[in-house]
Amino acid sequence: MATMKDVASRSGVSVATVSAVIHDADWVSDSTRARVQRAIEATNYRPNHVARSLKTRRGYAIGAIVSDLTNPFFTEVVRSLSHALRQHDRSLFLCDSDHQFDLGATNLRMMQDKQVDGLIVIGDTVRPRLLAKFLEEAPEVPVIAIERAYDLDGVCCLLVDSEEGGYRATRHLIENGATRVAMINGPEEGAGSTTYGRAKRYEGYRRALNEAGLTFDAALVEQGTFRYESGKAALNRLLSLPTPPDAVFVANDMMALGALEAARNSGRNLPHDLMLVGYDDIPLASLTSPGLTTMAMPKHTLGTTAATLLHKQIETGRPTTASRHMFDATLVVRGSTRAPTP
Amino acid sequence: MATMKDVASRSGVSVATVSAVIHDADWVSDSTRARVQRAIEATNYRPNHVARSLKTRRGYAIGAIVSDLTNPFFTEVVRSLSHALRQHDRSLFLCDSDHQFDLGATNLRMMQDKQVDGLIVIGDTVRPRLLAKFLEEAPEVPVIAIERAYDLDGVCCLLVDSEEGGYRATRHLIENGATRVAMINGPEEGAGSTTYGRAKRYEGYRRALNEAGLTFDAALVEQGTFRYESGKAALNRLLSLPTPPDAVFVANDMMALGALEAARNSGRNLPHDLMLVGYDDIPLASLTSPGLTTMAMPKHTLGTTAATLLHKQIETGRPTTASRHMFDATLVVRGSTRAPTP
DNA sequence: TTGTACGCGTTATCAC
DNA sequence: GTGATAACGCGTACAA
Repeated sequence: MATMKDVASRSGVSVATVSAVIHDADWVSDSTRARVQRAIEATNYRPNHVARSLKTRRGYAIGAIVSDLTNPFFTEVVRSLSHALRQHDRSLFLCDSDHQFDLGATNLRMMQDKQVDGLIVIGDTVRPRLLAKFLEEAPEVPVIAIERAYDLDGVCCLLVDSEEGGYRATRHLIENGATRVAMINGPEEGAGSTTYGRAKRYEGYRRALNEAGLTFDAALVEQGTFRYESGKAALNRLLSLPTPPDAVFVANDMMALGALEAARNSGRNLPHDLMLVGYDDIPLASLTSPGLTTMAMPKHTLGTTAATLLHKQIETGRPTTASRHMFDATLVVRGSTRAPTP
Repeated sequence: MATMKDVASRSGVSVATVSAVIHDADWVSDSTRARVQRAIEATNYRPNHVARSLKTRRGYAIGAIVSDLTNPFFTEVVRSLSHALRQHDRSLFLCDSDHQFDLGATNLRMMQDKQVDGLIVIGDTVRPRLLAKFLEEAPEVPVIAIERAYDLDGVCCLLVDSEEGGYRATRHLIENGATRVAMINGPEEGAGSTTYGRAKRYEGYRRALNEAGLTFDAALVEQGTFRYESGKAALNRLLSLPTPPDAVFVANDMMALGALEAARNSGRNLPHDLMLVGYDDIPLASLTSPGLTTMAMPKHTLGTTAATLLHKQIETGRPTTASRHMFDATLVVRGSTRAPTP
């Protein structure tokens, strides 16, 4: 592997000049610049990123810790992230923490050791106190959180307005004639429980009921685990109520798909006998029949924004205060709430 | 941030001794070792991985290029990989190449620049010629491919015996009474086409037909794109044949789920009117009703083995010859081929 | 059993 | 415009 020295001697200049050429310094004469360029190509020289990092104290990589990569929402965020980072010529260190809080510490340390220039925390694995420690120990490194609201100076949270999302989802059901709207909520503890949207969706649901003058019935609120089976079970319970609901707002798509299955098994005809709205818009939501009406999370935007924001903060330095960016979920209407127009 | 020098002066020894303590050299006296340890803790010293890398020419990270992270099969492989690597104290550089062949070059170069200690190529994005160039330019770096058969010296391919898998899937259908077994195959070009299993599954299908004395009917073989919609469409075509099949072997689960949907829509009752076997065993396959019988890919094993193998090769040096490790897909029987026992 | 000194490939600061 | 040269933090002969 050719080094800068090789290029230098080959083109009869000093390493300083070669470095200058590489970094487009403005003071190099055109003739030497050309000579150096030629030498670079001839030797097939590539700068040694490690040496550069040692000197500049930058890793030119960013780290991402994701609580569960197999969650389709997260998968897409990571994918967008990967592509956005490539544009900025940065690489991505990925850690899946598998909802195990104890792994958070290990993962954070790993990121620190690798001298990442920025950190992205996706989901709910990393405990606030741990992150606070990271902020303290790596005061230069900007941190962005996705779908988790940290109240820590320096952390920038990318959130989706799930109160509004829950509201819109529920209102959509009411506008389509539902009068007894149930909700299958996310878990109050365990995996996914500390996610930003978890509590908010419920709040939006309540607001929509209120606004429409529908009385809230606690029996209509079920709690699931964000997983398929729990949605199926929850809907079965709802359907066996003395007065079952005529519509259900489900806090995420995986549970909604489970609910869809349960509805089918019960012989219900969607959307006539029962309407269903999910949350996330995972790829599969458009593929079932009927298709699943859902609140689409701006997955691509989240990934891309995280990359851009991080890039900016790496240049300008980490902000000293906490901040939040709110994004909207958009209603995607499919067959589970509205019959296809003929 | 404390450096080795700090630790050295604080404990009244030289940096060499500190280094020795860190690397568990056997010649350090217990007393000095203890003293150094204390100093390490007191100063909260952490070795600088970048400096170490510069010296040792190792990055202590491995790179993975995945052709499509949103493919549930790949997602799980990557997840297993991430966890296995943590055990080995290595970190993971991840690139999604999104089925774009041109990105392969960029990604490979990125990995090279980061001085990864090993490379894992998952899926079919990286062209053989490109990989050959990498092998040449980075002669130390072991390379492992998952589900793609490269015939390049030094590359170790982790494959699943899909001929056998296709055979077993088809035989399972025949054993359950099918006499007219169709197949929905993967694409012959484009995304996923150069995957190892693509052609093999078809071969296994043919072998099983042969062995059972069933005559092959070209009209019963459809070609899909590995995606949901294509499976749905393909099954619809099959069902509208003059003599439709009574069972279908589908080359992956996503298409099989599409086929399942089409079967339902046509009013077919599975498994009585029609049997279906998929391939991969993605999480969703167990969740539909009826559940999807499928050939389970050893996703976890693939990820873990890749990590272990790489680890070993990093120690012993990259093998000089090409090699293949074959794994088995296992039949998972669900409702789409066998009625639940009461 | 321990310390000294050099080099890894860059970047950055000067002096020319 | 250009070239020496000193860091960056660590590993490791080699000397003691």
